[in-house]
Amino acid sequence: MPNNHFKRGELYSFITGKASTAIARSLQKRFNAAGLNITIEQWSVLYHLWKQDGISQQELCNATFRDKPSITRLVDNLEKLQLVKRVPSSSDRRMNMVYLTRQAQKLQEETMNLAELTLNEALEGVPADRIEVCKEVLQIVYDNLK
Amino acid sequence: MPNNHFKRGELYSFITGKASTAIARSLQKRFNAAGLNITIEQWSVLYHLWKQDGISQQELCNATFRDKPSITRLVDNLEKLQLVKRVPSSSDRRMNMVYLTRQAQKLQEETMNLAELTLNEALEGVPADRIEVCKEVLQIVYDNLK
DNA sequence: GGCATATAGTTGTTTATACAACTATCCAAA
DNA sequence: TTTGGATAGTTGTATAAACAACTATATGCC
Repeated sequence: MPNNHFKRGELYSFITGKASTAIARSLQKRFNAAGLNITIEQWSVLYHLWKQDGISQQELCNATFRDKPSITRLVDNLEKLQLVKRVPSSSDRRMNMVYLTRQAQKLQEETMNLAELTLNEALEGVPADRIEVCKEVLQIVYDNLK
Repeated sequence: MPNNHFKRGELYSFITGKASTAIARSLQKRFNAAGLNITIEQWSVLYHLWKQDGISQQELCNATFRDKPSITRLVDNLEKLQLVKRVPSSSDRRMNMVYLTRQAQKLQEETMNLAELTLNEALEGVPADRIEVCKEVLQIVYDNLK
């Protein structure tokens, strides 16, 4: 017996991700307002490079949940913006290792603060334990489908 | 005192909406596997027309949380697929009312079943009360930012 | 009635995503 | 050592989103 049978009329927001769309748009506006000339998608790549610099494009695919062509083009655009640099791997000539530039390192502090600000605004009025439940449910959804 | 201060390293999934991306991709695959030649975005427009047929493009913007150019092009593509028809409003010549075709009406049952199936798979193992909390939190996020 | 302003929709441009097809390289088994 | 399959990355094409600029129509105010 499915314990989670979805009543019709309630599934729309779950599927279309209105909440995360709202968060991403809001953060993009903050980036623009701060004069930061990057997209949320570009930021999401930088995000993982800030955690670990010099990883391969394939590792960026896994980390950002994007396919290879998407990462190819995001890295293309980040390179044009001089925020990352592709360095051919010496051990495996199929791979590019992607490195942050000095300029990208400087973006971390400010953009992470804006992200935190945006999330705090988004979650205004939501008790911490409910946020925790929400995060856990979304993690299970991801694990169930990925 | 912010009760929802976000620990760094936890914000990524919330912002990028990995869960809803996973749901949308999964549903798209089911559509493709069933030979249904529509995108999730097109489906999301049909979804609202199934609830109320013959609404304006502006109303579709509000319902689907998209801007006007996005709806213009989605309706363009849906018209090419002969799933909707623009009908100029008689009372206000600026407006187009968008109507489902017979063909689109026939899609409702099957696609809604696939959507329900996808969500049940996504939420497998999640108790109903936790789903409820998650939905409420996401609704608040949307309301806080929209 | 005439004009300013708001609203509905379209078009142009850039960026991003999905999928298929492709090249180059690696690796392992015959 | 050759060969066949797997892996890393790129390119082509279609769809979609965000933003700005635009046209056409409506509305409210003098």
